[in-house]
Amino acid sequence: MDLDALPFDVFAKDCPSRGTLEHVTGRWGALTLGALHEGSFRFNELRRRVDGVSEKMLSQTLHALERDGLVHREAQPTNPPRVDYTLTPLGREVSERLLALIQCVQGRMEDVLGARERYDEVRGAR
Amino acid sequence: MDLDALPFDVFAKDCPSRGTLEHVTGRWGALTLGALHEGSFRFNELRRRVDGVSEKMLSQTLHALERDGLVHREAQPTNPPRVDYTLTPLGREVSERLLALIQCVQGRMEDVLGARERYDEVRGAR
DNA sequence: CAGCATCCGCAGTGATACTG
DNA sequence: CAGTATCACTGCGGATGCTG
Repeated sequence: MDLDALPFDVFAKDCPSRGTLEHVTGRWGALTLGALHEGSFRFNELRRRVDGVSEKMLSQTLHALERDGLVHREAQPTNPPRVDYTLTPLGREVSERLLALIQCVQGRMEDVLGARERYDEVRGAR
Repeated sequence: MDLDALPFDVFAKDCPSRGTLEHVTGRWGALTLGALHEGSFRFNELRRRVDGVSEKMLSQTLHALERDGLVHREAQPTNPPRVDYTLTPLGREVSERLLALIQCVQGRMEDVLGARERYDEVRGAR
């Protein structure tokens, strides 16, 4: 497949797809999409699932993904408030590819760790 | 597939797979792996292909990917020096999934841009 | 050509406090 | 619960200069 034939080329520095790709692959974006692939979550459920994310970063990440049309936000005007986040159809398409990547990396961590040891051994450690 | 059954869980904040995932999906890591998927490149060829990357960041990115066993570095002691970068078999596995993701995002940019417009319209722009 | 060393500004990030 | 607001800090990443 010829990438250059597409209307958007991520390799060009001013292409808007770079921004979206960064939202998707960013540290918190990737984990958030990965979590939401398993179903619907509330804000604090997500916060617990994505271990280590701060309130602010999760909020920020969700806004970016919602704006890009990957995440759907459903707020119920109850008290206490309840907000559920789910993937949109587009988000599901993206997250499926993303999850394939994440699982590939996870599954090959043994090899990666082995490569690191060999690398660090040749060059005088660190 | 049950992620919790794997020895490495990227959702846990101290899992080493998070680091590798960030090397792979980071701004420059993703584009570098994407470029190398098309074949072998020399340093400055890569620099031109990955539009906007600085010398320092490319160098740093390549080192991280090499250490993780995803990229192979072949230096020839000629003058002028010639160094070729290629994907390792492991790197090719990862980059294939990564490229599927990149192409998915690229191909759906129209939808993303549309979603943004709708989002910005409802909320008083910016 | 293929890099490493150094400096440095500022945006991204996290901790904390506060609101509806 | 579901966020927003504020602030201090770090380290990403660009610019520059130099080496083999």
